[in-house]
Amino acid sequence: MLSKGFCLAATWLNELNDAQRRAVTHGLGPLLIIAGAGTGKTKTLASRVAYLIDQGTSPDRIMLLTFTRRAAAEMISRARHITGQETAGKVWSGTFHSVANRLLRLYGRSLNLPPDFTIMDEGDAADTMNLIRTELSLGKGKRRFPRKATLVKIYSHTVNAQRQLDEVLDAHFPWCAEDIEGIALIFQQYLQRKTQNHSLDYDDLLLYWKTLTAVPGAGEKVADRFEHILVDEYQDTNSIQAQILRGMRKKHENIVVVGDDAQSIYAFRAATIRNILDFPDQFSPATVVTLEQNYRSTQPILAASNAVMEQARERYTKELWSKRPSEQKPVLVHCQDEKNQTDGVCQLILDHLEEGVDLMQQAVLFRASHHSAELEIELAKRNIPFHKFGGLKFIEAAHIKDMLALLRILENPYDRISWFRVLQLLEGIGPKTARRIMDSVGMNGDEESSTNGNGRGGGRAASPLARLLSSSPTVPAAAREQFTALRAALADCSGLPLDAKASDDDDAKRTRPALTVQIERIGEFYKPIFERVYENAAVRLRDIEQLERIASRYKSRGRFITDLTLDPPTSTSDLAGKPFLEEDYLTLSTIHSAKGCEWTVVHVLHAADGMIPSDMALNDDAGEEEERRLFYVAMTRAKDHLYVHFPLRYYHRRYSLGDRHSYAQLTRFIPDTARTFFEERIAKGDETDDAETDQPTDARELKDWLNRLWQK
DNA sequence: GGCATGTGTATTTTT
DNA sequence: TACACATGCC
Repeated sequence: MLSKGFCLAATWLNELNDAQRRAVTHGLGPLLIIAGAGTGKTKTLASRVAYLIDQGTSPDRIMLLTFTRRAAAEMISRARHITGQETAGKVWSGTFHSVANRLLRLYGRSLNLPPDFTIMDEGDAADTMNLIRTELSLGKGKRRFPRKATLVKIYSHTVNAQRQLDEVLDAHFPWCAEDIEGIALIFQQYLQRKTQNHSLDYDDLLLYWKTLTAVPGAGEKVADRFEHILVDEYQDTNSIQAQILRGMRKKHENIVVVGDDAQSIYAFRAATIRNILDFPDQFSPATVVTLEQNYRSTQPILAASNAVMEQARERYTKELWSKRPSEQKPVLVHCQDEKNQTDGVCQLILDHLEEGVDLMQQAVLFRASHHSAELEIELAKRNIPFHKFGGLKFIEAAHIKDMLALLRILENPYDRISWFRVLQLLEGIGPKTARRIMDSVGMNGDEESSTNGNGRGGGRAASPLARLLSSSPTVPAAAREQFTALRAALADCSGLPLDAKASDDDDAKRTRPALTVQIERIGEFYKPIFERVYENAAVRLRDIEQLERIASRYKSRGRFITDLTLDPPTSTSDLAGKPFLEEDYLTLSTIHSAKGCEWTVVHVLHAADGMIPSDMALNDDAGEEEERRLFYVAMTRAKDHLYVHFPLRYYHRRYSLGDRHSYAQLTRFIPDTARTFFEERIAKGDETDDAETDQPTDARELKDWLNRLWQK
């Protein structure tokens, strides 16, 4: 860029439409931008950041909160591009959770947080709950107690919605309502456990930030640090997040939030549409700007999307329009069954590829992560590279968790969940022995006294790690050899002395090897074990190499662990080879993860009632409404071509091996009134491809099948 | 007593 | 496929 300043500003401001420009050049005070799908929301927000910088705001006094880190990175890169200033990178940008983490590392002292806290992901939280559950011998009773993952969901929802447990159970987890006493007991202990472990869970990050804003002195300091706050996807924030913002904006109310009430799809996570609706009251006097011109989709795609939304119970605040005409209506593809759908999708993808639409410009969207299972296999068979977003995370794979647990012990020796996991890796050590070892190194005593204040008080006891290394607890014979190896590896990585008397002296002079060396050393210890424990060790080994590769970008171990927890890389299918290395790949994504994205060609799978809407979400009206918005989000991701696939027949292979099947209904979100906005097609079957998966299931089909054997 | 192994059963979406 | 629970082995 040649220069900055007004001239330049004028140029890029001219590229905005009126409403966008009004939003971007808004002065001081609160602003609510209602931005429909594809109306240039990212562009507007990025331009706003650029504008503020251009007007002289120091980038590090701007906070930009987005829904994913990916979105933050994109906006910052655009702002950087517009301003031509590298300093745009200094904007405090990221998710609520990652910004909370950053702030709490700086100001945690005023909340008595331990300086070395680690962050628990959902799995850690679940494991902790499970541990407490077994200790309390809950679930031993007649009935099945809620599973650990459910416990975490209940906990998180209760906290984030800031509602009473019984209300939450009745409303969202009615099948658990009977166990309320046990659940409450677990939650109570869970809180203590987190303190003892020096760890915060996702929800704590928000709660502590909220609390921080209310601490006299520190609260004002944190708030004053930022002149402007911008928030993306405001429709998907919860009430705690709204409180955080109010806490941050007590003095100057320079805040811009962007959202679309028609796209709120995170109520299950306690997001509330009230935030957007009440914004003008909570921050007044707020200016409201509405963006209605859609630049993304063709008019027929928008017309169909609008028709779907017209069925909604609530009226939304706007109607989108587009200047992009097209002859091509969205296509509703009727398929015989899932196999047929899979083949049809592959074929269409290849057709578009041939027409010159790169795979990067094509996406397949679905309601639930496992809906793409069959497609993934077929894509692999056909050598079509893809990358899947949503669903299982890399970090959730057991072997990655093992590696991370080893690192976390080093980072935070009080992290019991990690100790518990690591010790049980050793042959002959189960929960009981693991717990005994942890006791013997002083993990289960109440160590509050040793960490009072900022945790650096005099006379601090040696950490459990130092103790484990200085004196070897007895272990079962089978585990002895591996236990020695573990201690050696931990000693090497921490720089703490082995089999010596631990003292503050040793603590002071320890030298740690670099992170990459540590990971390598840990791997050395871990790999033989993991070959014993896991069947398909070879495939999993690649993940460990991947972990090593990611770590090589980091210097700080703590930073590495935190980033991995707050922004985990999405898992890639083992089947697809190495999509990262392919320059052109197809995107598979849950609809949730597709939020904010766009592609030239979009396929929506399983547009059948029970899939979309998911029948599990249909407990109440609100659930159905959210599913509708979800479908709307899926449709509005498409720029030029939208295919909605509807398999007519579903096989029930889940619990029985028979070939029973049932007929599905077209999703209720495409009633006849909306159907006229689609072109309807029958999927071309590819029957000759794979005779085995195409077995006849009744007399009529048997005849068809026989006929196909000789009539090509 | 405690650990390893086998069997039956499932509720979607994510920071 | 993973997880919770029951049974068998050291």
